[in-house]
Amino acid sequence: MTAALSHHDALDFGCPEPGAAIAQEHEGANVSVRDLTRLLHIDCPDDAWLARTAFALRRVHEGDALVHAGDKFHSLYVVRSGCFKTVYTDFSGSEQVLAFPMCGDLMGADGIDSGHYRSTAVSLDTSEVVIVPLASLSRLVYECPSLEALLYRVLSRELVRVQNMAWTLGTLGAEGRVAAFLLSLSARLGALGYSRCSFNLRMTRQEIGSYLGLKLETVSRALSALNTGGIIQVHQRCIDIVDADALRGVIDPAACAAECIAPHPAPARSDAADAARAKKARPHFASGPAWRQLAAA
Amino acid sequence: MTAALSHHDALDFGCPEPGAAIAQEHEGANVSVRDLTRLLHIDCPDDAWLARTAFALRRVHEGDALVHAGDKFHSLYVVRSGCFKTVYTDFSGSEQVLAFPMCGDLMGADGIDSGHYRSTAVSLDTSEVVIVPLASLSRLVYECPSLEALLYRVLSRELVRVQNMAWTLGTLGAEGRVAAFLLSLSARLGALGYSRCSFNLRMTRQEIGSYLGLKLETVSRALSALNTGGIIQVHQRCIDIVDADALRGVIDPAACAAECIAPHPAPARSDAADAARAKKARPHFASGPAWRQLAAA
DNA sequence: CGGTAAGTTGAATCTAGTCAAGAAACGTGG
DNA sequence: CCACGTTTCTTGACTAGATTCAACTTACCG
Repeated sequence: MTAALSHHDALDFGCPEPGAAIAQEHEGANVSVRDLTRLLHIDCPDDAWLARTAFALRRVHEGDALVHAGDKFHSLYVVRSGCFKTVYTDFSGSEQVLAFPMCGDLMGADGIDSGHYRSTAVSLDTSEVVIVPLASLSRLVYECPSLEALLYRVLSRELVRVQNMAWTLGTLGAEGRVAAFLLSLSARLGALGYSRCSFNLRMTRQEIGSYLGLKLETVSRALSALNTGGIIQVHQRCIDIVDADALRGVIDPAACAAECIAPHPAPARSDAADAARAKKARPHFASGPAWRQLAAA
Repeated sequence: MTAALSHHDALDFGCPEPGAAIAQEHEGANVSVRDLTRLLHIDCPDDAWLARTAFALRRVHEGDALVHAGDKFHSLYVVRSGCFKTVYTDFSGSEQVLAFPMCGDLMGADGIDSGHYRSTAVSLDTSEVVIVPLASLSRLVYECPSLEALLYRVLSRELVRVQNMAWTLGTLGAEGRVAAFLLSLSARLGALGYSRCSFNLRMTRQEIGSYLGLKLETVSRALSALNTGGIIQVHQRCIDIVDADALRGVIDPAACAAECIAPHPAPARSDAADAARAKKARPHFASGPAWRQLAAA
């Protein structure tokens, strides 16, 4: 069902493990805790509870909303197949896409604190999500304490993702943002077992622009520029990354964001930070001597 | 100690409850679970464990770093007094301020998933933080399950904050960003019991600019413009908000971000979203009929 | 085959960045 | 207490980059 939709099988997003031994046809099919931890790429040491089937699935068709901003919060959702956009709509009508959750990504966490979802999640595809009611999860954690870290880690991961987004929006120009977007998508698809260098987009230029704080024309121009530069090849929504290193170079001259973008970057501490660790007088800003040379490299 | 630093006592950030019955002089003084929940503005129904003293304090002097990006993660930190900046340093040298945590705010959550802090936290002030080792918290949650939601909620809150930041960076121009920044600061200080309309900044123009994705000159110009417009009064780092509604108006013509910025906005679902709930064909974008009229109001 | 949505491209405008100079505040030591 | 250097802030003129408006092309879906 999920598999045979498009003429470009290899390029489509979808579920990474076709034969995952879970019924996926009918709404309400159940997902075990083990499936959930696998989906989230978080391993739990305690095997005892993992086989327990606990969570329901829900299918969402293209264009349908999974949750609406303002709805009362009760469940988290983990994407099992397909692709979403989460949209923040301030009530004067302007919208911004906050994320494009894909397989393994969490949705709905912004509703935990206030008790109401803050963004609307719309499917860009026929998608399936695992429904994780927070109450069920709490009960489960009570029974199996080694699962406690699960939600902490997933929330932390989400936080890092949004922080990276803030960095992208605050630091990069149009081409850099688009390059970062493509690299991020490439890495995520790669992690799911798809091609890192050839994929097609599920979202419009306008949605990309909204996500990146740009207008659709600017996105189009940036893609065209990268195309002309021989770094990528663009045919409508079909993207081929010809030179990934050059793409990284667009983000910042030399070095940089290789791991700012990837899901699980290296923990390396920068030498620059070490150099600037002279205390007092707030040396953490206005340093600016070291990177102009690096930029030339 | 903490109180008598400046000539402008009423305007300074600091601890909101002067006589909180906790030793605050010496490093290592302990903080009870109840204190922590109060600090975070999260109430726990289960009173039994709340009096238990569990967490240590740490004092950080101005300019000193609490944690460095790349350091191994073990503890979360909750600001008890003072003000920090959290800085993301990509190793080509360029930095971005991700947040200005103040009393009651969480730091370090970006390290939970990867096991390493992702940003450096530098004190802008002589500050005190509550040290919350994640292991201790887990143990505590095991003993008192009603505390489980505590970290979930705090993490969710942090997520919402960063999402709002992403919205600000992606949507607003320079003046709007500065206005949003001032309103946010005003609301946070107000919630701590300080004046909402008169305060002085703990950070430089460059730090504000880095936070807002602007250059320091642009921040200065935006402040000057708001000053000239009679909306605020600026004298160096001393800010007086003359017309808060006008400030909100700067963010978006009419309505809007009053509660996009405030810590705990109303859960109201927008009428526009209701109107656009016609399914299929992804009506969630390019709607654009309703808000031009609203903008005139 | 035609209508609509999506994408591309160009020219003009406007916003924020850059470069640079100067003013105000702060800290230090004489 | 004042002179000094340093940092921070302000302001101006110019430039680069993104938005806007518009025309046009291309895909997509009955």
